Amino acid sequence: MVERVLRAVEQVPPGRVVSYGDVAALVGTGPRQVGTVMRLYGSGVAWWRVVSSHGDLGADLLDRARPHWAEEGILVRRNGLGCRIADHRADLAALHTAYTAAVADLG
DNA sequence: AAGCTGACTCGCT
DNA sequence: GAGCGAGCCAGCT
Repeated sequence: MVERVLRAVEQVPPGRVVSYGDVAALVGTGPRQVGTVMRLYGSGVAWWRVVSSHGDLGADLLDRARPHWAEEGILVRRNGLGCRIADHRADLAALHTAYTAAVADLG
């Protein structure tokens, strides 16, 4: 499960984001499980590309994500509480293809 | 093994 | 847009 989630997140290209629900649907689990994996093992991947379905994050994470977003050209919402997920959401079909290949490589 | 927790989401008000 | 309740299920105690 952990491996699956991490692989999925690794397929999100720079400058793009996905929601926890997107990753959950991709790997076949629930949104909260994605959150759990990210909390415990997310430090090794581009965790700032995974946001809530509204594009926001908790206050702590937000501060740490902002520099990355700025670097990748991900725009922040007017209220400053998250990114514009509607403008930056990764292509889910392409993501599925890349993910499938990545987990096949898993063994 | 049983219970609790939580980087979430959806529907309703 | 904000607040509330229910559903979700892997991981930790």
